[in-house]
Amino acid sequence: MSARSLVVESMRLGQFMSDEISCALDPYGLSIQQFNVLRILRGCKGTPTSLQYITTRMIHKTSNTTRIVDRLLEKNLVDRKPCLENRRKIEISITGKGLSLLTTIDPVIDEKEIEVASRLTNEELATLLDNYKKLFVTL
Amino acid sequence: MSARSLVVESMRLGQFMSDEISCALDPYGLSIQQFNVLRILRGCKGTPTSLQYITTRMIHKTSNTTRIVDRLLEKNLVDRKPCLENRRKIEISITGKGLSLLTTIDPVIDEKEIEVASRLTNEELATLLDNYKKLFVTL
DNA sequence: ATTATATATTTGTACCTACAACAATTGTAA
DNA sequence: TTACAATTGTTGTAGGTACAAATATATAAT
Repeated sequence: MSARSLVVESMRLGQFMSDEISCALDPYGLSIQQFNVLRILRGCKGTPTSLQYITTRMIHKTSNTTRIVDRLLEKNLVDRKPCLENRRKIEISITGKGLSLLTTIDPVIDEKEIEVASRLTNEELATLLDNYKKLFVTL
Repeated sequence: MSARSLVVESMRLGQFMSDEISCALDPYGLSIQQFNVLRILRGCKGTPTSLQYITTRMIHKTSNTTRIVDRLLEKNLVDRKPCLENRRKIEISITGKGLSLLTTIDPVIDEKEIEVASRLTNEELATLLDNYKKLFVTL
């Protein structure tokens, strides 16, 4: 009955979630992708990271990490130096300014995420995420 | 437990669905948004339609309909004339070429949508769409 | 009639995705 | 070593999203 609805409604929901987060990030001058990269870098706990690694962690796998990092550089939220062991590589790390910006933003995003999730019971939420997994199956 | 997962995974799923359709449209030289606009126009059954109306039907509400229609115009898939009764308006309609292109594409998209939906049982699908509705609630 | 307000579309800009071509470096095999 | 392939990142281009400002027309208020 609703095969078509599934595709369209999933796209709409993804858009809705993305809008919610974008909107919360607005006051901090970060796009959702820039925010995502910052969080990936924080997750690296000080260890400088290649562009390639960042790319594998992003939602949009074909996004252009070079240019997103460029914008974070302009704001001094990340650092960038050539890797000495492998000169093809570039080492990216989050700066103190980047870390403290994330610290400011964290509770805002957490609150937004909890607010959205609170529209479902815990059981509904678990079922939903379970169904997501089934849909992602690729051949 | 998984408030954060909900947001991220919903975005990932939306991206996945979007990729599936984009990929299926590739051989026909249409982007997913162009395809969407064509289907909206077909739904108007010959009645020419304003840009404003098209915009209200799109997934991305802030998208730039003028420019998407421009690309359909270049391919002669739609027609565009000033509205005589209200000269602020533009009347857009799908051409014969546009209609026959849609006829060609329809089964391909239908098949893709059914393929994706078949990963869930009918009951799971119904529950999923039901939960989507709950998440969309806005204040 | 003039002014103000609302409607409908266009244009501009910053940022993004998707994809392809390119350049530099490294690794491997003849 | 030279040639070839793989890896890593950069650049270019077409199409999109989001948002704001501009333009033109229509409607309402004074």
